[in-house]
Amino acid sequence: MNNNTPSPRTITIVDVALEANVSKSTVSLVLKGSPLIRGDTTERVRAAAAKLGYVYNRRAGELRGNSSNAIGVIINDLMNPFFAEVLVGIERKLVEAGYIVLMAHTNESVEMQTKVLMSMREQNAAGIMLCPALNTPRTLLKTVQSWGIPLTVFVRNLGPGDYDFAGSDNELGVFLATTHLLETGHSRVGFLGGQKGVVLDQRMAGYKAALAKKGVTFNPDLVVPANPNRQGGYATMNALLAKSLGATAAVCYNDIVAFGALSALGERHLRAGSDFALIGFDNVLDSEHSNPPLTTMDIRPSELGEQAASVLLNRIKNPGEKQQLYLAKPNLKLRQTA
Amino acid sequence: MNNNTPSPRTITIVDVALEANVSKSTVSLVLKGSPLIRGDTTERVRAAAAKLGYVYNRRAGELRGNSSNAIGVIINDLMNPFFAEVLVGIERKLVEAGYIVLMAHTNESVEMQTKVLMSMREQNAAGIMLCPALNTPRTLLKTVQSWGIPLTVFVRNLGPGDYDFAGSDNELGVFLATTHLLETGHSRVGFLGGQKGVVLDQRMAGYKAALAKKGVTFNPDLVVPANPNRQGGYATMNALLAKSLGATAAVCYNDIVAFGALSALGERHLRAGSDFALIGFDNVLDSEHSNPPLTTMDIRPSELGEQAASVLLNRIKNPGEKQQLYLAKPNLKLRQTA
DNA sequence: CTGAAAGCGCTTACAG
DNA sequence: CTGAAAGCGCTTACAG
Repeated sequence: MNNNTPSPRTITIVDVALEANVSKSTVSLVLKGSPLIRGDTTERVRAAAAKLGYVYNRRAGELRGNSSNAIGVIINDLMNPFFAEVLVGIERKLVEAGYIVLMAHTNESVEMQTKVLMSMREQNAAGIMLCPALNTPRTLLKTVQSWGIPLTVFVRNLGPGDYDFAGSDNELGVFLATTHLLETGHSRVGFLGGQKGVVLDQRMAGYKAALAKKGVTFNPDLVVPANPNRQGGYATMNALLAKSLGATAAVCYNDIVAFGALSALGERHLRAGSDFALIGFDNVLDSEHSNPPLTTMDIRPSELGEQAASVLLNRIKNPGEKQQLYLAKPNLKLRQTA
Repeated sequence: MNNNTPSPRTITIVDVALEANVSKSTVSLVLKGSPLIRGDTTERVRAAAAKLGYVYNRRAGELRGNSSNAIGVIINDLMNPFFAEVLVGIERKLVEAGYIVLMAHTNESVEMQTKVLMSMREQNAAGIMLCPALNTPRTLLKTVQSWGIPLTVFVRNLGPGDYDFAGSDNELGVFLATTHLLETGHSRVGFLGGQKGVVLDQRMAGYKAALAKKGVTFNPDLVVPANPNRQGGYATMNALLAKSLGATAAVCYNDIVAFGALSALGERHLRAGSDFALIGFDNVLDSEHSNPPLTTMDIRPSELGEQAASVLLNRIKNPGEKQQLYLAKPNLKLRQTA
């Protein structure tokens, strides 16, 4: 005695046609809002459909030739609020454009990624948005492209090549952050968190470039890698402090690493900002009310998501258009930690 | 010169049948792993499919009678890490069971919710998981049930009725939290954040029950409502302190409210734990490394998601089974703020 | 402006 | 164990 009051038989356009006294082609036409049909006929058909409780059968439509309205979105790490915010932006834009999202979470597993990709292909997705799992082979790009499904890669690129991409200028962002720290009197600036991947390479490049530009020599001991999460950030700050290198500031791989670092600092009764300068990356919502509020590089995560979705939407409309690139320019968001 | 190298013609089971020298029924049978087909035939068909690059057309299959493998999941507030964690749990379980998730984010909009629900119906979703937007009319339940689509409601219930639900024991959780504060020497315990909805009602009930049991009279001035986010938590703590009521502790509507409160405390150079006791609700990942680490009521968010998904999966398998209920028992997770 | 017909790619009885 | 046939609900030319 639950759910399921299955309708005796499913209502189709022929039922509606019968009720409205027209042919089923006519029903199909009014359903898609064709201007070929006279106003009163349209009315009659709509009324009949409503009366019978007709529900459009999208699979049948797609089978006959209509394109799908589902778009696949592949995320790796929804536990990171940055990706949650990006996803919200993507979803908003896509739904606004009349699509529905097929969401998958890979947890950095390349096999899982392959699996969901194939599943989305079977579903006949109208497009795919992919944030590639770490260690994704570049060949994946050609594979998906060969399927003929419009693709846009976001956040992590897959190396050089002819594909649409939306992300942020990581090198510039960390360059700016590091420079700010150097210019506000810190000479020993660490780099905390991150383990591998393009994004880390880009951010490290920005760190080194800023150092070089200010004439301070790069000290590998000041960079301490860790998984890009809170735990990693916590460990990383403790490790840096334990080295007694005289570091007074650090830029973090991303905001959640910074949050972990904040926690480690607090444990030692050190206050970020006055006792140790810290800059994050992303400007997730949480950073506005962390303790203390985090200075970070703002790349407007949900806007990034919307832009990435726009890129895909545009590709779907104009398959032949040239490569599209969106790179969010990071802005230093000064709060209390630096 | 991008994407799209559309295959000249799409490969169907008849192509595979031709290649393998069998009929298309046979191909269909091996595809679904029917034991009716001999081993060598199966091999031959599989090889032919692989050779031709055949892709199963799920819509066609569904049209002919197979059930859909897409399940709709409706979330309201992905910006709250609690929901992100729940979603991850749901997704994991569903994918594991061979489904794919149609995800929608309503942002607490009842209209948006209706829209995506109808969209999921058109998509022929095999089931729907709904965390209802605030102010969702109870009638929605009957509507969805009349569609004959298995439904499970999660986190926020829709009042009494015969429907599957997965959530947490909110009253018990806050009862436990409040009691702990009362028993550790605090007599003026506030309740921070939350604006409306069943969940708030339940949590407030727990707060009042704990007070009553300890014989302390309820003081409405000690409860300060606010949107259930970091901003709200921040405002809420400032407001409570401004009232100078002598409050020395508070239980928060949820973890992110507590994070905001932590930020407000930090700003006044007060340390949660020693200077003011605070307990959150949810035990989101972030709470382990907040500054300081948050004492909270653990309801294991991602497990809650998995359980909710299991409920739906079970309903799909056994449409006639009686109502299923899952209520996570909250456990006090002692860290440093209380 | 509207109707009759074919067909999208699959699965399901039904024969053999 | 395998083949021939019908049909799922729709859309798209094609006539009228």
